[in-house]
Amino acid sequence: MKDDIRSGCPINLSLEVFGDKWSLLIIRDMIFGGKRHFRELLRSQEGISSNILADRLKMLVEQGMLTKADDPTHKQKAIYSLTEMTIALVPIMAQLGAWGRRYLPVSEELSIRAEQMENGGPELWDRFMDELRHDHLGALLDGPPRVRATLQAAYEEVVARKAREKATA
Amino acid sequence: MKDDIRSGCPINLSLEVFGDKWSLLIIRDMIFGGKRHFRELLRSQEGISSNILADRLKMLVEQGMLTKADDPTHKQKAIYSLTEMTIALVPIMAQLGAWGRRYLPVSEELSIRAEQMENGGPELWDRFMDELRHDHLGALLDGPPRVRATLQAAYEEVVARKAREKATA
DNA sequence: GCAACTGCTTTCAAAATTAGAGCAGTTTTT
DNA sequence: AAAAACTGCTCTAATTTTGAAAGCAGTTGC
Repeated sequence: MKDDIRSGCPINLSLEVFGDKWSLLIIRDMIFGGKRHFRELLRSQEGISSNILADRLKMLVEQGMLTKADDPTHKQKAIYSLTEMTIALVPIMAQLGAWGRRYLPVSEELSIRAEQMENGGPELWDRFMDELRHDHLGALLDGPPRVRATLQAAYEEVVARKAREKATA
Repeated sequence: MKDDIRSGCPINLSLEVFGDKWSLLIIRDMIFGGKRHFRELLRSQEGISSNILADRLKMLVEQGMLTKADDPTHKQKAIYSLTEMTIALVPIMAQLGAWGRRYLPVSEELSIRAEQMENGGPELWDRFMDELRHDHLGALLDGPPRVRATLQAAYEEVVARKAREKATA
């Protein structure tokens, strides 16, 4: 695609890596949704097309944001993993979520994770990053993991409650 | 352009507001470069086209990220101002800069500001945000401002040093 | 043996981006 | 007072990117 760098400004360079409409959503789904396979990532809330997903995954791998490996359980499956670079985006994701929650018309169920990340603060982010290092880089983990599981449970609770409310409405 | 929201996820909504290749650079130039006029913003490091700049400014104003007013000193000049929403991006800018500095091939002179923001930490960010509220929203300021002036001075010092180094090389 | 699933690729239309010239005025310089 | 420079854009036309949908060569599970 394009390799020409527009400027050496750190903000610009960051945007050149993930400053499009999809890259950060893919990374979000990997971080918060635990998605590792192409077809899982294809089922995003926002409905990414398969050609765009393929293209972005390729670029993210080229840029060192992800790695790709064969899935030992299935000859056709590929597993995508986060790298340290992408795990380091967790605080930015948290702040982005907090900002969106404050200023934009977010939906309750899709923002509960952001709320928990905001409440948990840097301490939670660090634990979460360690957990991701464990899951994606094979790093050792001291202490129980399951930050993601907790976030996921909070999300599902909201969805369940909303379903109940709808049923009684 | 497009008003259709892809999802109520806070990260997605944030990206729909400034997740393109230019919006955040315009905001960066206003925050860190003190730029307020169209033609100032046109002279970005990255060389934005005038039609794109016009389009983005219009969208940012529509979304409440900027306001536009007549410049009393010149009948043809418009002044763009940050809003609280955009000033609240300062911590995200700082983190984005820190991330880029850590993982991407930044240039020294264009990353000195990011370095200072990183060293200054949240306390500096808060002072900077107050200063921006003063300059853009007319808020009162207690204590001396000039975070931006300090960042700018650091930048110019690097540029000057590099010019000297080049001269003696 | 067959349906469902795998990670993509292909096709073609639509939308966004780009460089550059230009414009109707305003202000500054000479 | 005339000329030059500057104001915030707009217009045009070529190029690039995006998008929806269908399809494909396998692999796997039943």
